[in-house]
Amino acid sequence: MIKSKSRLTHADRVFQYLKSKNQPLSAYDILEGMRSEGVAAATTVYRALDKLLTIGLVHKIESLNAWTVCCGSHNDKTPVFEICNDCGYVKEHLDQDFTNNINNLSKRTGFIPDNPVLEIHGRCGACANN
Amino acid sequence: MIKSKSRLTHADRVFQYLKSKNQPLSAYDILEGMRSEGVAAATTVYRALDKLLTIGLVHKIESLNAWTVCCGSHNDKTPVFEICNDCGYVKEHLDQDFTNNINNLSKRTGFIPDNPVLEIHGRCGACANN
DNA sequence: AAAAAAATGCAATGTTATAACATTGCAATA
DNA sequence: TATTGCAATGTTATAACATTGCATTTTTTT
Repeated sequence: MIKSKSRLTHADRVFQYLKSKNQPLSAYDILEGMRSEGVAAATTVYRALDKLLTIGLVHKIESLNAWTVCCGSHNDKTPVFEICNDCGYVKEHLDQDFTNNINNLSKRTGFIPDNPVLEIHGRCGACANN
Repeated sequence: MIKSKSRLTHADRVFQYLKSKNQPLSAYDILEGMRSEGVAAATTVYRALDKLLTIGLVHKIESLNAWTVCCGSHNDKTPVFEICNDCGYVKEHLDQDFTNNINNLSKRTGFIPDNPVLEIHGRCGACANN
């Protein structure tokens, strides 16, 4: 899964689980959902998420305290999340304009960006037309 | 302070305190710092912050779980924060380009933005040149 | 097989945030 | 003056999110 390893770790399982749910989950949601798969402690979940984050397979949605699988390869574009306050819909976009703006701001201010957190709360199309 | 009111509330005091510190503080930092001023419980701090947030006098930095005073009037521009991972420096910018990006994305996707969270972590100029 | 490294469990604790309910002070009105 | 209403505050408990330290087990390497 993550590497060519013989053994499946909880990091692998957490990734699969998160992917299967199609929505951001809190670490404790993951813990509850995976007890039957032998994940027993919050620590284990956080360690797994930490690894997946480092590898780039998941993102943390800071404003939700929740975790979600990465949509794919970023190709130097920064991820932007749309988050519907009504239905919980969350969509990751890779947007060149935002990426450019971060770099422009950096040129102006001398601040070297490293990890942008771009999370737009609002209402998704469906909910806006309810 | 907040309104033409006779009486000073904890919301007023929290705002003054936060302003005097020139950096984002957690709710519990505020609580500790303000015990001598008669603020006794986390609840009180959160209630004060909630009011200040509603009025628009403070922002919450989601990726820090911390609170900071607003830099001034936004004039429909969305705030963007630069956050130095080394020294804790946090700077609010009002950037038209980011605001435009959000609106452009909205036009493409049908998502109606409401509360954008734009927090760029990295290294400030000073720390980058350390 | 032995040693080393990696993964996991577990309990305790720390941190952030809210819920539920009681009390106080002040202003408006009766 | 007495009553009422309301916003602010206090108090207590708990929920939700996250980390630490140490012991144990599993896997990999030698």
